[in-house]
Amino acid sequence: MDKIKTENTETEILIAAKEIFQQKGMAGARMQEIADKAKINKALLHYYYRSKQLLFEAVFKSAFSLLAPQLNKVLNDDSDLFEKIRKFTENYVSFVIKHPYLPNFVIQELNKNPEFVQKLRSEKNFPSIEKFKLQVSDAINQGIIKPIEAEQLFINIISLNIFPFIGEPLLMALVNMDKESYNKILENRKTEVAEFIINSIKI
Amino acid sequence: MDKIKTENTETEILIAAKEIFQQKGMAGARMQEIADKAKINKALLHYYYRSKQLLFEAVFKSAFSLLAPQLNKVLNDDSDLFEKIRKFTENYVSFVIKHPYLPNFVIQELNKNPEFVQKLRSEKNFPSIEKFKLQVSDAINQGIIKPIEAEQLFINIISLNIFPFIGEPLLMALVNMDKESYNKILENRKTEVAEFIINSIKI
DNA sequence: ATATAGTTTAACTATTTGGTTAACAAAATT
DNA sequence: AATTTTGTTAACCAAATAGTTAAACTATAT
Repeated sequence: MDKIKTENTETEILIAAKEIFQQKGMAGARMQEIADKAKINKALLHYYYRSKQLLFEAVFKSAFSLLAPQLNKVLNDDSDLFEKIRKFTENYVSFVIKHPYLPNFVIQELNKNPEFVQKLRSEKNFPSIEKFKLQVSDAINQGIIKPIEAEQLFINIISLNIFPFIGEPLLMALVNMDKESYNKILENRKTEVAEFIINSIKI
Repeated sequence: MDKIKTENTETEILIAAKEIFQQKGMAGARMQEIADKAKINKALLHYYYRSKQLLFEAVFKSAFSLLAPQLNKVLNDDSDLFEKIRKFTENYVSFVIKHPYLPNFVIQELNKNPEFVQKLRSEKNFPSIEKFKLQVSDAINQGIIKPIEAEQLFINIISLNIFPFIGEPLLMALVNMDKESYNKILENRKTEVAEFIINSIKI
């Protein structure tokens, strides 16, 4: 079957490219290495994706389309503010275990190529903070939480959840732990981080 | 004067290499570009630093030796716990303005090369968390702060301070702000972050 | 069976890139 | 002043790398 075969190869390439690009970045990745990992001839990469740049963009968009729903769990979910902070924090660890290099990859490539943001912004499902802002100001008005800018709270939530993974090699060294102990720390954060945040803002 | 001329060239190379490596990473940097920026012949790079790898290591160590004292402001400073959280948070923003690419560079290259940590650990001035751990358990025993693992608190402090810079392109897009507004947010964090942390842990 | 359209590969090309060499220039040493 | 040492450059080299081509192969439709 033509269709299936094509889709398989195309998907195999994307899977292989994801792994290589996410571990080594655009500059560090080699087309040959991607071809090897996908077990195909290098020319096929170009047959399906034309160039390294286009293959990279396919990988990048695919990566972001996995990350966006995670972020939307904080920004565009109907549940109660405290509840969603708890849920997001718990979920995020599992998400990163499934896609260890993904958040770092997205952030890193955005740093090297900030104009890339434009391409993402225009796409559907790009997270919007508006709903979250309303929810925060509601909670403040109702006297549930102390006054805080929604943006600051959002940045805090994201920072506390994402950075421990991105900074893992550095943090592991600083707290003087091996991988195993550090993983326990991360595991504890599933609940610790949410309580840390809620403690800070609740009245 | 031989000595002065040599030191100038060597320093010029290091300055140029810092800029290029920190913006483009090890894989993305080009020796020719470094030479151009330092306004010298490419062969001189090899004359002074032998190889790209060694030049990179010189830059990396130099970068880390700037970052380490910052981290030590949290870990090995004599002042009161709340006081040092406030001071660190305020200082850190100024530090990053002076060295915008530095923290991201260090973290990024550690991620691509985790065994690099060993090289740093053995060096003098590598921050140690021991003193901070004592300080935290003292504060807990004295009923000043709620029980919390020192490692978790440390990770929180670092995350809240470093991530908003590393994730800047992503966060800017998510909170839907331009550079100017986002800078104001960062400026506010000089005090906001410390209060956020202290609010969470104080009794 | 055979033409057709899509898929895959081996071999090749052009360019980039880290690194070297040999000659030259400038200081330092004698 | 002559010689040695150090600093600098232009030209070069070999390996790596993204991308191309043309031919072979495969499956399907006619």
